[in-house]
Amino acid sequence: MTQSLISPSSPEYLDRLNPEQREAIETTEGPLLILAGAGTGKTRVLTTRFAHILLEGRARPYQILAVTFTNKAAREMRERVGALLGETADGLWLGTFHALCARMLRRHAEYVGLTTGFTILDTDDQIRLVRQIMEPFRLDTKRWPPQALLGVFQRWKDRGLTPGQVTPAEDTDFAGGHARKLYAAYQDRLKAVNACDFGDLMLHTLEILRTQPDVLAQYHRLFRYILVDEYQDTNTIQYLWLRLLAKRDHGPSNIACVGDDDQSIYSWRGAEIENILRFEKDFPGAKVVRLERNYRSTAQILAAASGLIAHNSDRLGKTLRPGREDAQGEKVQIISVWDSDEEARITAGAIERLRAEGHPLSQIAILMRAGFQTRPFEERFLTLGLPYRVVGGLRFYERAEIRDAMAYMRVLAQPADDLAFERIINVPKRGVGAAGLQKLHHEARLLNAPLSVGVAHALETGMVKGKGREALGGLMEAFQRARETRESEGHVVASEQLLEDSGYLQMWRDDKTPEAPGRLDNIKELLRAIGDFASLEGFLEHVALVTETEDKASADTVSLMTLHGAKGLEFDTVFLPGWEEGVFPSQRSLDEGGLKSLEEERRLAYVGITRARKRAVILHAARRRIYANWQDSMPSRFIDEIPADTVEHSGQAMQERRQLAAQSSIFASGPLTSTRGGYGRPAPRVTDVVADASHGIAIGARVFHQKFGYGTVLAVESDRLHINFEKAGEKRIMAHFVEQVS
DNA sequence: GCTTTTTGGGTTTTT
DNA sequence: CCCAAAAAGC
Repeated sequence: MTQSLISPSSPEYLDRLNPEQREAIETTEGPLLILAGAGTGKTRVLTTRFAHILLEGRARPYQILAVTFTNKAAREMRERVGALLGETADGLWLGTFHALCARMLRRHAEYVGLTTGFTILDTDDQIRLVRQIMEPFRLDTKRWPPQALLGVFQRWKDRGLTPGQVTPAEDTDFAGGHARKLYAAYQDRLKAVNACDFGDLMLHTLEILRTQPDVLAQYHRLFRYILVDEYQDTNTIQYLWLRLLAKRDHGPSNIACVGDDDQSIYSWRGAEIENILRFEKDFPGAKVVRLERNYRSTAQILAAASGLIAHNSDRLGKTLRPGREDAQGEKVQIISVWDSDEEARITAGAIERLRAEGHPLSQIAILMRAGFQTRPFEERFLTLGLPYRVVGGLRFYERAEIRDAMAYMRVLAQPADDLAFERIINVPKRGVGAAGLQKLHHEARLLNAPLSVGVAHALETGMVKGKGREALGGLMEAFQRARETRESEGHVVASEQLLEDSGYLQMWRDDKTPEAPGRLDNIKELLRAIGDFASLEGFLEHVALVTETEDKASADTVSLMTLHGAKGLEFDTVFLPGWEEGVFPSQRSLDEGGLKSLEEERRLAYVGITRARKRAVILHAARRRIYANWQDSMPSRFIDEIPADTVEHSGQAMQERRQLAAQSSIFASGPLTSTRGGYGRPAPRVTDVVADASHGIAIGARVFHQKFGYGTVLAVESDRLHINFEKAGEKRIMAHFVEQVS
């Protein structure tokens, strides 16, 4: 990439772009949809477009609204735009939907009953709050878990619905039809404590833009151009927000959205693929530019991925073409293995061989459907001493000790932050339990003051006695001293002092569990990070909006991550394990969302394959351990959907499996003879088996199992039997593992 | 109020 | 199987 400042008259930054990319950049006026397939230079187009608008003098930096989904994408765009312009651009409206909304909301908070210093709650706070509002309703928290209720609220918020806008018909049967009332109560409570949850950042901002024409007009004047990344992942409220800002009474909407309908994988989080599918209707006269030249992957990989995604029906239609003229590349390997342990063994072995050939480990990734699938790989890598890292596992700011420490900071910055105060009032133990807390809450409510004031009052009036009195007094003093220190020596010193004086650090020093030292390190890291910010408020805002910490220097390690986590990344070699029916596509997905979900799973598979630059290896196991017992599994339908001429099969397991299957009655009726490329088409699909339930074993039948002996069938779930064994107790067994006896 | 036992549930999770 | 959260016990 060119680093030097480019003069507008000779735009050499446009030189090495293909015609479609140029069109996407040079069409600055009017609505534009850029359909950018995987690896077609999307980020480059977006950032160059941003710079192009500035360099042509069409707008000042702050007049462009640029929206991304992740902080990472925002950071990257900021850096690359800065590089193109040869300067660091400040004051940009460039960020995630939530960060941009937070910025707007702080300016106009009073319109929705908040003050500019409102706190942004984390998920722990939200759950605690939901639990509080549920209490008077006396609901069974087993049947209606607070998390689930919060999920209902969130889905409403994703659709831009305030409590008043949720129609009675919308009110699900959740919580006995009380969900709407609970939602209203939750929102009231948030306002009462001057707080916002994540969804509120958007909901409140949308509300302000909807109801305050002058505010909206102000932003209309400000933003001349709007750029949106990952448009296929926008949900309804984000769409409404964008449309409000883009549509104006006079003049065209200079909104450019970049996205790929084939990479929409977040519908379960409220993303509406419809948003991208109907863009041209929403913005009449919109121009559509397709970026189809892929510069990332080999022709074989592209053909495999394209063939797979062609099985989806709801598509805008795009064909990835190889942008590079070099080698055709290797075929996509499909390896059949016996079980999940062999899968890990073979993968690790292949990686060791690649490593010996000089392949950097940092260019290898193992991408799976679900987080727990990393386990066998980790075990194998540990025994081999192969360096790896699990990406996106437990995140820094979600660790308990970090949230605790953050709560201390929040109270320091904002004594009225009751939820934060509540979190740490008894951490470390200060003898305040549920009952004591109740009393203190009551006291605060009588004074119509925050909880911390209630505590101070309770201490003065002698309400609290004994040990608790001493401990709580110490806590209040620690906060008092920290506030003084903050005045005199700044927020960094004050923060550390607070954690020390409150006894929080000592609590972990006294903790003898093996995790304690690591936790102390994390807290140290947190204190270090505070120093990067000019104020405590700035730090808190950052943490509230950013969940991950910046990637540390990328060591030479294999990356293990979920397919979702891999979106936007690329590697030379990609391993895709667990391509089995029920695992991928995930059974639960299929059960809940039917065909739509299947298509989303297929897009996920497409995302997985297109991460690979040179080599993609798909694996599937004949049986997999699920919780306690082994379960047989069939190859994923996606394997069959990849064009046969782009793949290469190997592995013994399927052959053995076929022999085994031939012996057992359940598979006997299946077409086991047809072969394709030396690879036997496996036994019929699980769904086929379900359809005919050919084992013919009924409830109450007496059966014999090689290992567990004799038992009685309690329940039949298609091909799985729930059996009460005389010696071994109750087990779930695949029907073909037992034989019926009389 | 705190610790232990039981039970129940178990995808994906950019913000 | 393995973890988290609720219920029971001290």
